[in-house]
Amino acid sequence: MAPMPAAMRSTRADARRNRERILEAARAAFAEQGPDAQIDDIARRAEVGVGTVYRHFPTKDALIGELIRLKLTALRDRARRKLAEGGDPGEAFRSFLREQAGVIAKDAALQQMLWAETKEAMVPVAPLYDEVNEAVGELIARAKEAGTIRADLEVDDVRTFMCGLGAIMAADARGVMPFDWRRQLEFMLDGLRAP
Amino acid sequence: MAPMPAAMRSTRADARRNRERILEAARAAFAEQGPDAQIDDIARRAEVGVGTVYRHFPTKDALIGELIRLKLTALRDRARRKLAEGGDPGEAFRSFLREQAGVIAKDAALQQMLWAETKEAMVPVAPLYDEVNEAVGELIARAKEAGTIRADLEVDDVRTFMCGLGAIMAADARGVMPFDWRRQLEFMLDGLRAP
Amino acid sequence: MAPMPAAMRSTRADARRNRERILEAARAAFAEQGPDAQIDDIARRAEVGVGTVYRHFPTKDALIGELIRLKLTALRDRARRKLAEGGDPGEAFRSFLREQAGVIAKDAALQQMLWAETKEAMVPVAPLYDEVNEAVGELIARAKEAGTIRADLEVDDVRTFMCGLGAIMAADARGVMPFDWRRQLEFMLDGLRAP
Amino acid sequence: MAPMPAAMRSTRADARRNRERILEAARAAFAEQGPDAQIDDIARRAEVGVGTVYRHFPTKDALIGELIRLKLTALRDRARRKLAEGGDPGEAFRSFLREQAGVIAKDAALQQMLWAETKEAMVPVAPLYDEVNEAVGELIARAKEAGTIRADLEVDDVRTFMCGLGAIMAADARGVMPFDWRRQLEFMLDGLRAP
DNA sequence: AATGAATGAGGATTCATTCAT
DNA sequence: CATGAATGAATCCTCATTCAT
Repeated sequence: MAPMPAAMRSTRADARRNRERILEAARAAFAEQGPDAQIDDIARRAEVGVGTVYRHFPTKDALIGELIRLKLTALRDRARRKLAEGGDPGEAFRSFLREQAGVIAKDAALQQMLWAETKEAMVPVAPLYDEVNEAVGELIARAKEAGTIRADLEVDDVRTFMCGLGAIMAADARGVMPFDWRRQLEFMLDGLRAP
Repeated sequence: MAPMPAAMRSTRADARRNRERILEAARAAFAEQGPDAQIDDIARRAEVGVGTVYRHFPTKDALIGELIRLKLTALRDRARRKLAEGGDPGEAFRSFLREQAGVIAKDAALQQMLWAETKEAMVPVAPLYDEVNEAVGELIARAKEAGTIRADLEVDDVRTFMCGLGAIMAADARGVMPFDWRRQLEFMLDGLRAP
Repeated sequence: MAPMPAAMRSTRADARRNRERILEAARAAFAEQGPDAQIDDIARRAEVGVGTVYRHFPTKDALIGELIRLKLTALRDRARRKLAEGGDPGEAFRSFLREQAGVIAKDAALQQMLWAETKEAMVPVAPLYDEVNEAVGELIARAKEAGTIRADLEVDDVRTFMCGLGAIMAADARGVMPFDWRRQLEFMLDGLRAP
Repeated sequence: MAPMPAAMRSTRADARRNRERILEAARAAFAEQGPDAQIDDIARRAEVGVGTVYRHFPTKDALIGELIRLKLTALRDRARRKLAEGGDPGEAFRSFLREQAGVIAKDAALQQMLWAETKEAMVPVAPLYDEVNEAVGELIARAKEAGTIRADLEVDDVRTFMCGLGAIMAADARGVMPFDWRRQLEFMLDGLRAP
């Protein structure tokens, strides 16, 4: 006796699935071709018409923005999870960075686009960013207290490092040169140890 | 029968000067607007017609390639100079990195374009790259011998790091976020110290 | 065996109400945005899905056509009413024009679309047009007989004038410039007086 | 001994000729298809690439604007000429309108686009408009003094009328209906006579 | 050699119309 | 019947590259 809702749900399920496919296709396209990936190509990969892409994301920038938003959300959640888990603070911080790096590596190009954007493009995700900073800041604070990382480390330094690491991964993924980001990460972690 | 050569010579001098202006304009344009800088804009900055740009560099990629070539040449020469100067090996390595970073910072966008290119774009500068590697490799080898940097460091690690550092500088220059690459560099140098 | 018809009847009532809402929404949309008004917008205004609009009117042109048909029908009826009312023929003609103008003014954009269409778009409303012409022609004929309007006036002249007046109203409505169509109408009526 | 200037002049002559061709093509295209005429079509008619159209006119609106500007300039000049010629003021006013109408008739669609634009599109031609108003206003003032046109006529009324007449011409040109704008003009002129 | 006008393929976006639910 | 998601042809505009002068 509730056919309407059922119909709606099924229609929306289709749409939702399309949305996912578009996001996935976009992720792949941007990963392969960088920020210049074309909407037409994304549509083709997602096996939908261009119009469908535009129905879900009014602009190419909006699409990119959503991908970034998802990334940041995952990042924030990972940091919070680490905080909740407790354990050795230094290890929590380090494993957070390692895990996070592993995730970024999957589509570094996107990560890089985060920094390629203009200041304005950041506005919509600013609040999310604050949350990320808060969580990561807490991870750092605890590690500092425990005396396992250098006292002068700040949240911004981590962010800065991730920016560089993303570029390294992207270059590696593009096959320009064989870059080993894991080594790079370990060098840095060594540099961040308390003296 | 002498005026002709004179004319030619002067013409060539003009051409050479144009070439320099174009390269300088391109450097500036890419630094400001990234890889999407337009040839028309570069021509305007150089106060030259587009045609002239194309006379000197058959393609946009060729122009970028030349800029990269110049960068790499400077890099190689700096490394060689450090080698020739002698002095404390660990300090030579570190000051080389610091100086090199300072230079890159001036037009990080270009540096970044180095890694944004495809594998093919690297072919023409490959031999130059080998020379860079050789010189930097020697700097590293000496520092290792002196026991002032970690034994597992390799040339590729330095290259990798510079790639990341360039991205950081570029993002900072673009004003997306305030990144402090100097801190980043010092963290890394600490990480590279012998344990 | 009665519920079925009842359901159908109610469905039809719903459909009829939808039809009205769509027509009204279309009228408003075209009035505000001219012929470029979008079907999606019309559907939104009518609080109906696009599909419903298309169920009632197979094409955008068909929708426009129906709006025009309604306008013409009203026009014809107004002319006939004036004829039936009798009274001073000159006054009948003049008040007909004034009333008609007042009505047009409400959605001049639509009126204008009447003339923006191609010859083919006129075909379906051609018979209606003949009826309009007949009624207006009779109004003119009577006024001529009474000697209160110039003898060389023809039905087409009135139609032509209304076309111009519609454009004036539309421009005024769009706010491009403050046009006073009432003055224009009176000037013309003066020009149509018998010498 | 001035080959350079000659070369420049000839190049510019080519460019100027292209500009003219584009304007002419645009005039024709807009006349036939209204404001929806496509830039690609205009380029094809002018036998140039799209890029050339955009080199001369950065936007479709800019192209339309230039066409309007040319029209208005001609209009202003015609009014001024009439003023300079002197003669019977009433006749000067009437012949001005008749001549102006004759010119408009050649591409009424363009004239109509003048009124289809938004308020903003008018900004660049506003000063020109003032000049037109001034000249036409003077024509009217003189005719009023001579007592050959009605005392309550204002510049805006003429403008308003021309708007309507343009629409009539455009509809006629499009072949929707056979409209006789000359008759319409004479009716109006009769209406504008002093009582 | 230099110039800058011309070219046109390519890319983002829109919107009338169709169709699965 | 209604819904609104999906479609893709159409359209504006950009920019690397060519070419006449």
